[in-house]
Amino acid sequence: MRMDPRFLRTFVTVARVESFSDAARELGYTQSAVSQHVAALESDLGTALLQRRPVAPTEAGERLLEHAHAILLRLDSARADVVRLAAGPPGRLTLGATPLAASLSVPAAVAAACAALPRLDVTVRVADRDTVAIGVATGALDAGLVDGIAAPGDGLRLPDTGLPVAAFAEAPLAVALPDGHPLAGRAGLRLEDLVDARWIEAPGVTAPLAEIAMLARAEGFRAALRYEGSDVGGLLALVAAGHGLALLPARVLAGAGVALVEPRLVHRTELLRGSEAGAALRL
Amino acid sequence: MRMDPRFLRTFVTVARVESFSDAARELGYTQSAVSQHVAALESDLGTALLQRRPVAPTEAGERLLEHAHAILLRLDSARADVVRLAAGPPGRLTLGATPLAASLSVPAAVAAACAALPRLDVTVRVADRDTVAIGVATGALDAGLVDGIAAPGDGLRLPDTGLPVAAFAEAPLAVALPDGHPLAGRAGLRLEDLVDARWIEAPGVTAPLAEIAMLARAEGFRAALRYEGSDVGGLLALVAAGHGLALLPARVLAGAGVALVEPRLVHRTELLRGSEAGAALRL
DNA sequence: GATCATTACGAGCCGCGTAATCATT
DNA sequence: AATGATTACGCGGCTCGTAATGATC
Repeated sequence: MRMDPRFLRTFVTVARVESFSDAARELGYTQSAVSQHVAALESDLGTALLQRRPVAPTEAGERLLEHAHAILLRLDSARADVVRLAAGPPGRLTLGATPLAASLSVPAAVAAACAALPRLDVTVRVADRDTVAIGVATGALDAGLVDGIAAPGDGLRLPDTGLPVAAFAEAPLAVALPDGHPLAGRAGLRLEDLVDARWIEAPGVTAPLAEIAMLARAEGFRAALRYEGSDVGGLLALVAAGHGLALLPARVLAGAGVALVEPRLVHRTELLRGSEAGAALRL
Repeated sequence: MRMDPRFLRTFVTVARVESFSDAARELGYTQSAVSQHVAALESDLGTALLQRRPVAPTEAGERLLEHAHAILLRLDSARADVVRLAAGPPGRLTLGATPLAASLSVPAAVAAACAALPRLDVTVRVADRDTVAIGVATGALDAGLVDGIAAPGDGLRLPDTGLPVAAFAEAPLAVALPDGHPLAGRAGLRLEDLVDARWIEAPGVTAPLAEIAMLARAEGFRAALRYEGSDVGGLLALVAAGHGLALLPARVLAGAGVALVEPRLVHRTELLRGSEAGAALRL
């Protein structure tokens, strides 16, 4: 046997929807076919991958799931990459961007693109980081601008698609504080002085606290509040109202925040180029 | 069509050996089958992937090659990962190691393993970094100890196999200098002071100069001599004879080298755990 | 007993080999 | 001419759907 990607796709779907029947409907197969796909994988690998009733991955299944996701993504990425190269530059440019990248970097990037290719029809689509990366990889987007927090010179942790990281910008970070906060007005802050502070978890805008904690090699960051929006304004309003702090690029705080001096972390923006048209973008 | 992994494997092989006939022999197919595999991929993707006579990848083919290598590796890795989990702990432990890891870390690691599992039959196999990583991923090795140069806290750049990096050690680096070198005896050195020095390129022992230059964000490192051995002794002899410098973990220089203070780079050792038996290893 | 997964089995497609054809050196 | 890639074509195996069986709530 050979771990046919179709079987892997079926397996992943079954694990996601936790039902053979629903997976069959979603994929346009019969229950029987789905059952045979899973059985083929299990007999090939010599292990049970799923428990039935309720449907749940076994330990081996969990392992395979991770690999299967990566494999299927890379397979889609390969197809998109090659057909894009063959198709040549498209007339329209669909650009994906994370929210902060959209407000900080997209305007300049689009201006550069329009200057380089005057007759270019541009669409900007905002989504979270992985969605943008996957979109660029699979061809739904021609390019992507994603941002995140990283050590200076380090790349962002993105799903492995083999995409070239073509350009990037690094900018200083600052802590957003409410007016009258005891630390406001300081010249610079160290993150460790703020482990016991109230933070706002806003994964749609800035990096999750767990990721920041890992980068800072610190522990104990607690979220006082979770903000699921993806706009900076809403988050800043919560900070101003004293509900907690947030770590953001200094630029969006317009001088109102206090610079982060330790650990050395930066706000990093990366350009993921899918099609050649993405080359017209500059940061 | 569906980019069958068998087709990808055939395509990769054809590109490598630059011949349909030879690839057919190697894979146990007929020429015809190989031709059909490539034709299937090309018709599926709508592009030529190979030029014939001489056989060479097109631009699109080059792209697909990169993806295909990653996909096939991950596929093997997935299979090995799952069957290993199902097989349970093996009686023998085959450990792969890069040369420096073998001399610096393997003894202690094996001692720990033997202490934990008294009746363990251990084999150590030395190879370069990618070979070890691929060996662990595909199940040829139960665990691997690989070393390299990185910024503190950064992981090594390894092929993407989804393997967990289970443990690691970081140790200071030093520059190996011949006796009587003008800089010998200094307390510490900065790499930029040495860009114009004569370096020894020894990819089998330490990181290639190009990688070091990238990490240091410097340019102009020139290799005065290329050493293709994989033993430290030979390299040190060349350094002592004044043929050039080398960047090595301070420990192997036994105090004879001069510590590297800028940029902040460390010698990093990572443990790649394949089977559960690898868990017995400690650094 | 209803829902859901598995097994049995037949139909159709697809990939492989044989062999003939075409192309290049 | 000889080597090497492609095309023609038929066999065999694989995968899917239908339908019956089995299991679980």
